[in-house]
Amino acid sequence: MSDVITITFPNGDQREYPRGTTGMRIAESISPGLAREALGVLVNGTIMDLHRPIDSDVTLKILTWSDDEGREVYWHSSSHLMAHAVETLYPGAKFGVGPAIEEGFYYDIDIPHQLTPEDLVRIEQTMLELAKQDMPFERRVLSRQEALDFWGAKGDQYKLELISEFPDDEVISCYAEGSFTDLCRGPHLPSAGKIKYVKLLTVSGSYWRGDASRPQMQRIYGITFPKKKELDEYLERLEEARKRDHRKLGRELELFAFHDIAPGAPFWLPRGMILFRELQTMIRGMLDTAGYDEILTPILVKKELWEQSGHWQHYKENMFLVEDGEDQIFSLKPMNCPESTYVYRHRVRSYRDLPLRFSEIGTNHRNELSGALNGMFRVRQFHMDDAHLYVRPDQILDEITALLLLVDRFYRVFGFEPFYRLSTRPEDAMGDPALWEIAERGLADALEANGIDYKINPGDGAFYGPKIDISVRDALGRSWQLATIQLDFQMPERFELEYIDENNERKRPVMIHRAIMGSMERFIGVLIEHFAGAFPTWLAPVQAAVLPISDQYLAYARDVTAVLRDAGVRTELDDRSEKIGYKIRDWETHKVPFMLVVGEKERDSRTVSVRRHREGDLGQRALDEFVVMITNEITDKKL
RNA sequence: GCUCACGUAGCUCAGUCGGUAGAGCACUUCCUUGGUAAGGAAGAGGUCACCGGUUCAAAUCCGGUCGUGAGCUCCA
Repeated sequence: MSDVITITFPNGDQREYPRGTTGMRIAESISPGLAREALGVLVNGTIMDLHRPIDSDVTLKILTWSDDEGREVYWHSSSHLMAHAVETLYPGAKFGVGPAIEEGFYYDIDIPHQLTPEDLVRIEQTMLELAKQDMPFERRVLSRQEALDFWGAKGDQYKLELISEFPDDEVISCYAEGSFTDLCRGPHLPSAGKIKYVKLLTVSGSYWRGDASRPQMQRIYGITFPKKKELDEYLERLEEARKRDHRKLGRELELFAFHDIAPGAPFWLPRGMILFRELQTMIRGMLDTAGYDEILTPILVKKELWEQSGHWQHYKENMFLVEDGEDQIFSLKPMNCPESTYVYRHRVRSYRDLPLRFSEIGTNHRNELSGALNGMFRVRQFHMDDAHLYVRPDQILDEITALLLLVDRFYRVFGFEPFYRLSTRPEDAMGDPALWEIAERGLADALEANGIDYKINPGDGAFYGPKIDISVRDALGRSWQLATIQLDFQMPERFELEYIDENNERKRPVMIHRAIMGSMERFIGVLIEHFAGAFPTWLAPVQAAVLPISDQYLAYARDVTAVLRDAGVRTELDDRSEKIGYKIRDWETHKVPFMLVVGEKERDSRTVSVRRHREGDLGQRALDEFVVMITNEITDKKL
């Protein structure tokens, strides 16, 4: 056996190293800088410790902060460091799980003391003190018995439970960092000294293993960075997100309000209602050309409908029930689909009628857990831009393709980049697994036929069918799941839907459920945060504000306002006897796209001085010219 | 729903040791009539979320209810 191994790097380079070399030594051989930055290694696609010996020819990547896997190692080690600090401050602490997450890490801990924000600062300080000692993370392999003995002695029932559930062939490992030893698969940083900047964010309750019947632990969320600049940028981003919070902007811009008398249901204010209407107008226009027919079905329906659809068995706990006083139980509809089948069955359908596309902006009610409510993002009453397509099996591919294009076209108006996930059969699925297979294949085919990249979410489908979930990234890089396209072979069975084919035989149509915005409420919440309340002109509740310099020019200001309103521009006249600076400040804070300053010279030349939100003074324009400019911008839905 | 925190004027927030409330912005009126991010003065506005308890006395202490926020999914 040769004592030399060949390492292949991501760029294709190959180098030889002594057998048993480590990632750290390889990094050092490339450059001292890389060795300093190295956080771990990716060996044949598996993340490993920098100091694990490498015994065979492999492909290898040195992981740094710029790799997702590098940050994962970093944050995972940070969660151990935090646990170490917690154990130092609260001896006898017991620990659940402590993984790295997309941004940062958390650890679930069980201590009798209820942690406060001040405690988090102390834990942060202790972490930094421990990190300064730069203790190595040392990996050790344990027998099952050794592991059980060690955590048994600590009385940590959580770790014991995890150990007892490991499969027989699992290699049980732990990492020791100074006096603190944690059960862990790894990998970890070579030592804690790389952790330089720490911010513990929140502490909150979390059930052991996500199960409300099990003990509740305290979960500390935190994030760490190797450089101050990165911590600062992160905190800035948090601050920016806080500024964009749609609940705050919704109040400040007078878009909507919530009141205690209707928890989870928004009161739409006049300006918010504009957003609601503009979005509906836009989607209706697109659906008209796409061959949809709009319908509206009852909100209050008897429970028998849900028994037939299967929702009574699968969804009852989320439905609001209403008694009519005559022994009938009704429910506020949590979704529109079963009732759309009544429209389908309104008359006998021919194969020539299909596809039928019924759209409905339905008002839905879902009894969400009170603790789950969250501004516009999770409400109990909402409007879905819903549609149900009834198609022949041979039309599925074309219809899904048309939907994917429609969704893409809709999102691009807002500057959103969509990305896709296929969700497959869940455990509580209804119906024949063979049908599920066909449906899942159908959706995958449509995605692939359109050259769309997608990920699979196993088991995340609806109980009646698989779905394509479409998400977008917003201006801050956060992702939101909005659209959904669901194939359904179950409901046509349950409601015995039929069409007559060309041989005069009865056939069963396939149903496609789809929403583009999802919930209008949630979509508007996302838009508010995406645009930080500064909507493109076509969406802005107030598109132009006319600001006379003084009361002397009110007549001309009224004239300008009337001209703009006649042109269909949402215009407000600010006739308060305030100085121009005051009015500008006020309309700037309301993020109105255009402010039109009018005084003596504008009146005399029939012009307006145009000031654009955030851009400032654009100078004088002829009134007619400005009307053309703004109406073009509105028509084009310019971003 | 559960854990923790919070709830004082339309908004953002003060309110000490328990002695029945205050600021700024917004609003109203008056003065000011101005050129690109806050002119001046006066005034009005509160059952301190709600219900109960302790107390001579509760925004304040205790209990409950309602509401809001963070989290409860990302597997040692």
